[in-house]
This record gives sequence, C-alpha cells and structure tokens, in this order.
Amino acid sequence: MNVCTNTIKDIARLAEVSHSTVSRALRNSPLVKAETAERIRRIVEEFGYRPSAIARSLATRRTKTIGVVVTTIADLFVAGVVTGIEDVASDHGYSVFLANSNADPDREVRVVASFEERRVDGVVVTASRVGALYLPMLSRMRVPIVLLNNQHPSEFAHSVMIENTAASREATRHLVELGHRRVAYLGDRYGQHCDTERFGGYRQALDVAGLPFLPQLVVHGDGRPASGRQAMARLLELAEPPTAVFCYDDMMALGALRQIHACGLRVPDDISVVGFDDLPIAEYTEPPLTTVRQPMRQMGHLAMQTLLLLLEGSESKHNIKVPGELIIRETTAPPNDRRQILKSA
Amino acid sequence: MNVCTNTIKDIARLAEVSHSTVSRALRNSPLVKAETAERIRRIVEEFGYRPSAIARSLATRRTKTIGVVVTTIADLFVAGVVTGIEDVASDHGYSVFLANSNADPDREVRVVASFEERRVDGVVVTASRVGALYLPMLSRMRVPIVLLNNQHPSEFAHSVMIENTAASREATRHLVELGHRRVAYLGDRYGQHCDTERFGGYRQALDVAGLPFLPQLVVHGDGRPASGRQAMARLLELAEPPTAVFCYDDMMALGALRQIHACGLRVPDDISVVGFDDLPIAEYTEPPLTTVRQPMRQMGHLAMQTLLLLLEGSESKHNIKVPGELIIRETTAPPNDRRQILKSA
DNA sequence: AGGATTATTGCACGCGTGTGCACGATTTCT
DNA sequence: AGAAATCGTGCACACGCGTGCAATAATCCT
Repeated sequence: MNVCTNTIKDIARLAEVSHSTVSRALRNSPLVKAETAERIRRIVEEFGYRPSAIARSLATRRTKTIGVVVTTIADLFVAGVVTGIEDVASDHGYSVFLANSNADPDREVRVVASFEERRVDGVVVTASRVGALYLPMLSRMRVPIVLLNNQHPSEFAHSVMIENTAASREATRHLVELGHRRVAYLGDRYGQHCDTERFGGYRQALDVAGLPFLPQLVVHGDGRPASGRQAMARLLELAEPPTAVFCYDDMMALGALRQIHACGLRVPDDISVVGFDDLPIAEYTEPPLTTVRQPMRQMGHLAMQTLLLLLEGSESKHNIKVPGELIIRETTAPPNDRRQILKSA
Repeated sequence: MNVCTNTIKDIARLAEVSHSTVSRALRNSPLVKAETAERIRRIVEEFGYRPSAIARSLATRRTKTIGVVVTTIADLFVAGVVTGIEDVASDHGYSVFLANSNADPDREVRVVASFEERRVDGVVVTASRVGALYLPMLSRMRVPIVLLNNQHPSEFAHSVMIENTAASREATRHLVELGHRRVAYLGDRYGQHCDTERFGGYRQALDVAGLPFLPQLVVHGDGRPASGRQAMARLLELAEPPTAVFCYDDMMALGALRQIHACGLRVPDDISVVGFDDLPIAEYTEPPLTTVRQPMRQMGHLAMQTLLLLLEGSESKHNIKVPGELIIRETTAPPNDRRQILKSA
C-alpha cells in the first residue's frame, strides 16, 4: 500500500528488529527464528517493500544480470534465441540487458562499455558478424561469454552451434536424391564461418553423390531477402540455370522464391528451393518452404544453461553442437526432366 | 591492461589525488583543473578502469536503466519497436532490460517484481494483451510508463499508438474503391482495443461507401498465422464468400493467403487481401502484400523519447498518435465480376 | 600590500544491503 | 545446579561512487 521508497531499515523499525534480521529473513537464512521471519515477511508484504537489487549487487558483487548482444533483434532467428535465453535467465532470477550492435563498430564498443560498467555476470553473443577486435574487448572484462552461432569462432569463449555441415549435407542430399544434378548454393557473405560450414556440407553431399561441383552455381547475399532475390536473379540468368537451390537461410530463400515467381517460373515444378532456420513463417511461404530446422529457442536455453554452469564455477570448455532437422514441405520435388521420365515410366 | 576489478580509489592513488577528484574528472565536472582531469583520464584509459554503474546508481538514485516488457520478442512488429527503443535509449546512456511476459500472469508479476527491484527509471510496455491487474502493478512503482499500441488503454500511463481507425478506414476504402462489395474483416481476439479500433475503421469505410455491414464476414483469430488460416477457411466456406479481406495484421494475412492458395484460389484474381504492419516480409509474400505500414522503429523512438521527457520531469500527458500508410502491392485488385465488366466495356 | 574573491582539492558522509563477529538468551548435558 | 552447546539477534563495517562543505591555494581588486 505504501508508496514511499522503503528501505530495509524502515521494515526493521516496523518489525522492531535490526535491519540485519530483515535481510536474513528475506534471504531465508536459517539463522532467524521461524516466527520472526514470518512476521517480517508479513510486514514486507503489507508495505510492498522490494529490496534494492542495486544495493544488493554492490554488497554481494554479483548483479544477477547478463548481457545479450545481437546485431539486430529484428530477425526471427535471433528473436527466437533471445526468447530462449530469457526463459531460463528469468527462471533463475537473472535479468537480461539487450543490446543491438547493428554490426556497427562504434556501437559495439559502446555495448561492451555499458556491459562492463553495469557489471553483468555474463554475456551471450548471438549470431554476430562482428570483427576481430570485438571478442577480445568482451573477454577483457573477465566474465563468462557464450557465443551462439557466431561467425568468428574464438578461443575466448564457449559456444552453442548448429551442426551446420551435417545439416547442410542432408539438405543438399535431399535435393540430390530427388534427382537434381544442378544444385546451386545461395550463401551468406563470403568468408563467414557459418557460411563456410554450410557450403562445406553442400560440397560434401555433391561429392558423395558423385556430382561435379560447378562454381557458377555458387552465389552470395548478405542475409536479407533482397540480397537473396538478387543472387537468385544471377542464377536464373545462367545459360544453364540450376534446377534446385539450397539457401543459407529462410530469409534469403524468401527473396529467391520471389525472384523465381517474378520470372514466371514455378516452385517446385521448375525449380526446388531449400532454406535454413525454419522460421515461423517458413510454413506460410508459397508454397510452404522445405528447410532445416534450427531449434532456436532451445539453443537459447542451452546458451543460458551453459552460462549458468560457468557462473557456478565450471572450468571446462563448453562447445555444444545441436543437430538440425530437415523439414520437408512443398518447395522441393524432382526436377522437370526427371518428372518426365517418371511419368513415361 | 590491468585485469583486476579496479575501483575509483585505485585510480586516485595512481593519480595522487583523492577519489573525489577522480569522480569529478570522470563526470567532466568544471570543478577540476583541466590538466588534472586530463592526467586522470589518461590513467583511467591506461588501466582500462570502468566506473561501476551499480555504485553510481546507489549514490545517485538513478539507474539509467529502463524496462521493456513485451508479450514476446519473436514477433517482427515488437522486435522493430524494441529496436527503435534501444536506439534512442543507447544514445542517451540508458540500458534496457528486456522481459517477455508470454501473456502469462505468473511471468507478469515476476517481470514487475524484477523491474521494481532493479529500480528501473522507466518502463515501456509494447503491444501487451495483458489484463487489468497488470498496469496498476506497474504504476505502483512510481516510475513513468509508456504504452505502445497497448490493448488496454490506461489512465496510469502515457502512450504511443498507431492511428488504427483512420488507417483501417483507408485500407478498407482502397478495397471498396476497387469495386469490392463483400469485404471481410479478419480480426484479432475479440474485445482487444486495437482490434476494436481497426474494426471501427472498417465499419466507417463501409458506411461511407453505403455498403451494408454483413456480420458473417467478420471473423477473429489470435494474431498467429495459423489462426488467420482457420479464420479464412471459415470465410471461404460461406455460401457467398467475400471478394476481399482486410486482416488485422500481416501474420494473419499470411495465414489467410495460405488458406486461399490451398483452396486453389488465386490472389488477387479471386480474392484480394490487405494486411496491417508492413513487416519486412510483406514485400516477399506471394504475391507481395498490400498492407498498412506502421513505422515500427520510429514508434519505438517516440516511445523512448517520451520516456526521456518524463524522466526530465515533464508533467504533461503524452498521447501520441502516428499515422499509418497504405502500401499498395499486389494482393489487391478489382473483384472478378468487376473485371469482367471492365473487360467487356 | 592586504583583503576579497575565485579556483581546486580533500574530508566525510550517505546511498541500501549483506555478513563476520560478538553477545545474550535458551536449551542440553553431566 | 552449573557448565557447555546452541540459537537468535544486533553491531559495525564493507561494497564503490557522488557530493556538500570546509580547507587550501591561486588570483584579483583597490
């Protein structure tokens, strides 16, 4: 009921005990008599007193706070992961500071500075594209760091990663098994770690199937739909366009679909498309997108659980790999020529 | 270079001044001599000292921290808004605590409790569906609150809202002007404030055009694509289905599109669809979605700017309305019968 | 030159909580 | 009954920083 900024001392006065006793009662210390604790808790309840996490942090030297840095939260993959992180953080009494870096170096240093000043207990970096100077800055602050699908593997930190190579291999194999022989790879920015791994899986599947690798079937975008569309346009201008495209992620697959349709071609009749992520919208593209599911939320859970382990003093190196799962929907089918053969058979 | 947890006193010792002088130098107080301040700043730089925001907060009784509560961050509208909030928060030295409520009452009270304990300076509530007891809880903590597109208007708080009625009226008018006479409304949960407003705009446009209001053309979902699909299915089962649908938001429009296509109908040839939000994916649906643009990021900016005003002591009531903008893409066209007429003419 | 003013700096306390230690009260044991 | 052990509580200090006030040093004025 009361509205003033009560302190622990106000409660102590009301309960006619010392503030130490109130503090102990609220922390469920076995040192205080049960009935005293009960009386204190009633008063706390009645006056709506909330202990100051600020003062507590100063005294305990732990803030029960973590910093989460993302390039942008306006990305369904990132948002899914952050949801997972927040789930378990909240369950364990941690609050999360969210910071967008926008892949802007200036903002990166500001983010690190703010996390450092706020004395976060740990940090999760999600799907960062950021450069070499960034992680050392973060690691300088001597708190545990967990990287999630990071583009720059680092010795400073622990990590949660999707099984890029295996998942990509399976996705590509799916296309190959449908009969495709000209399978394109529509990648993210060249040189990014995840891109390299996914590309590797694509190559492996080609090799296993004994298909030749055709460099002209490899194009790159920047992760946004528009870039996927442009990259797809380049593929369609080829003298011999691919009959199937494996895309780095769903958003670029979205752009690819758009371009294919804009050219008057049909999916999957004329060309098959596979994405990566299984964003909530993948089920609602036209037609519904075949893609590799990343358990985004669960990956967030794992990242935060790892951080909790580290906060409890775990010394071991945590490098978790989670498997992707191929979700077959309706953007994939046998290629045109192959269907002809099947029909005539 | 140093790794220890330096305090202001360590710096003071190194600079051979008192900690007060260091404190003032770092806050750019005019009270310290320029060269002294310079020397101190060099030492601070050299040792990589970062003042503790915790201790500072305790002393100044301001945390330079705000709480942002969302039902879920895994929603492109919400994510856009949060991006905007974080933009200007960061520019003004504020850090943001992000909390997902998941529209779960238990989590709601936990969120409020954590914001309260952490002594956030202000709160932004985004697109909340939450109930009546929630806002009073928040307002109890006596910090400024800004609501963004909230479903429960409240006298406790300031707000930033989209011009729901006007925008919906224009969207519906667009359909009517194309010649549609059977225009459906695919709404969010019944009774939500935004839904009521958008429905109101729809009704107004009908009235202005002199079209009859047909209750059977009004259906409701829950904001998710799946619900949009189900609602659309109900419309298509009607003896006389609508020739156009105005959807509460893009995600349900996505579900509607899916159902229309699944029934073998074509957009916009057989039926027109309009969304609301202009999410980044709206440009990439099949066909690209006609929709009402909400300047999500800018709305986030406005919300945070309003909060800053309030934090500076503004006493006035802030209720900002921002206009929507109809973005005409390719899901809208004259109805079939009308096209026939136009052709024969 | 000497007092008045101003520019710098340091002292000491407060912000709200946690906790080691000491002390008194109560219980247990011989 | 007296000593020992246990229990419950309060005192006092620490956490790292900001700031009012006093003190000192530098500068100005007549």
